[in-house]
Amino acid sequence: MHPNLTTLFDKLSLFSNLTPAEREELLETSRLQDFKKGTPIFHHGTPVSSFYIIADGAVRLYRETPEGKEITLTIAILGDMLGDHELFENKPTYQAHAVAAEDCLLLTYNSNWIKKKVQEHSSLTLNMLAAISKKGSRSTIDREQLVTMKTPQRIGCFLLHLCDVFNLNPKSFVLPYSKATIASKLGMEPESFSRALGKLKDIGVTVQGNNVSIADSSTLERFVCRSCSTAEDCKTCHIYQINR
Amino acid sequence: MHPNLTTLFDKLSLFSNLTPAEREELLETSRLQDFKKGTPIFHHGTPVSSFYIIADGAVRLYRETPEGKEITLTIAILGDMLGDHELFENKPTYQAHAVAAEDCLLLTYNSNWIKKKVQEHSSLTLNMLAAISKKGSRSTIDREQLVTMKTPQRIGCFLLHLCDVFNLNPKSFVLPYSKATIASKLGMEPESFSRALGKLKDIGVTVQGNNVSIADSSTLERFVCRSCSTAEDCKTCHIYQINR
DNA sequence: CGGTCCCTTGATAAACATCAAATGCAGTGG
DNA sequence: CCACTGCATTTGATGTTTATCAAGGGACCG
Repeated sequence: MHPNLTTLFDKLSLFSNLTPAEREELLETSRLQDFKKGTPIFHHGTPVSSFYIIADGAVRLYRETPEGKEITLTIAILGDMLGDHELFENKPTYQAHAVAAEDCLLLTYNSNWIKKKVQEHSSLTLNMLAAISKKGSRSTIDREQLVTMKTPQRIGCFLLHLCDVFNLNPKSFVLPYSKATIASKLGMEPESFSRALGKLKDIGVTVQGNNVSIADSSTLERFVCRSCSTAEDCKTCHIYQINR
Repeated sequence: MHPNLTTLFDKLSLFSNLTPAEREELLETSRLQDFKKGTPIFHHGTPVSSFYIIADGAVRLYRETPEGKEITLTIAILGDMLGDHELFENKPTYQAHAVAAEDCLLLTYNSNWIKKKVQEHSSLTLNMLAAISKKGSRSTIDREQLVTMKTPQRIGCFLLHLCDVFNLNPKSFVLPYSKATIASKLGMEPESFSRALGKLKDIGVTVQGNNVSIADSSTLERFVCRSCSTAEDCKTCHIYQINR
């Protein structure tokens, strides 16, 4: 049932370009852990002990305001890390709740051990810096989109991104998470999400249940990416691309 | 005019806990550069050459959407880095515009040189990871606040944060940037900023020109932090604090 | 004194949250 | 197979918030 660890390692950019010895050491120390959908992985405020890398499935990270409103920070997927902020900013406790949004498979490590390895191995150092920096860039973009994009555009961007990341056929694919989860990730209410989907019909996006069909990706891109300042460097966006 | 480099280094967490030799090497390679208010430091799309650390003043980072809307990513101040994302994510060009929001003093380094040093020196490795991770956490919080907080609350949070960072007396201080700049940083229009300041009068925040007076910080905190999921771990917020 | 820049104020419209209720759908047990 | 229940989603009605457009101060500077 568990995939071959070696194959898995090849897919993780965090572990790319390691020396055989480094790779071997990490392979030996890796433990795989299963989490069923809905299971908590750690809680906000709990002492930090483990560092995780997602091998399969998805994890939702969220926090709660004193007023009781729940806010989804991100949905982490294959290759994403959990517990990295806490580890490198020396936080004694987890800074968010983590719950399996789908059935999950997680690589787990002792926090302090992985921190030591990052210090020791210079290739791992740069991989980790790239990974953490990328995470930060992503949340900067998310923040920006809340300011510049309207609800239907944010959904459109999410859908295009989805196809890109999971290598789905835009003409017909299935939403990997519940609509409420997606709405929360996009910082909107489920009602607004539902209504915004309606507005996307004009752009050629049909949704029935969890089945999505994007008639023409570039039409959707034209609608979405015109309001995004990163369009030129976004690998999901093809129409404004200048680099590559 | 330029402050003593040694004194400056003591204030930079990125350079803390270095061995005397490492510190010496960095000191020798540091160059100080002046930028007058309004001067561009680098442009979005320009090839990456330098890595900067702010020694004094403030730098506004922003991007533009294809539609022509300008979006402020952040205002960087003492100790903050510029060009780090580009460096560690191997971007060939700068990912944003950087312009001096106030008269600035910047430590500058060759990008590739600093990257090599981070690889070589394990103390610098962890400092850099902490710094970049913190930056990411900050933008996650900014994103969250766009969702959970109303305009006056975001301004209140900004003001409290300001007092904390610059060690200002809440009873009476001067805004370090123009109102338009602050509005943009907070993701709102100048008009909304102006109106929201009015609403803060009820909470005891008086603004005349650039002079701000917060009658009672804890009253303002009660108004602001109840909508923030990080209040418990936020060093600016005292009323919900559990850690320390 | 006229001009520019920055900010404020006013009026209006769009977008979104909220509250409430209806619908649909999956699983359960009769 | 069918009613029944619980949960997720949709739809409707309404109010709040904020962007937008337009015009009005007020300070500073030539």
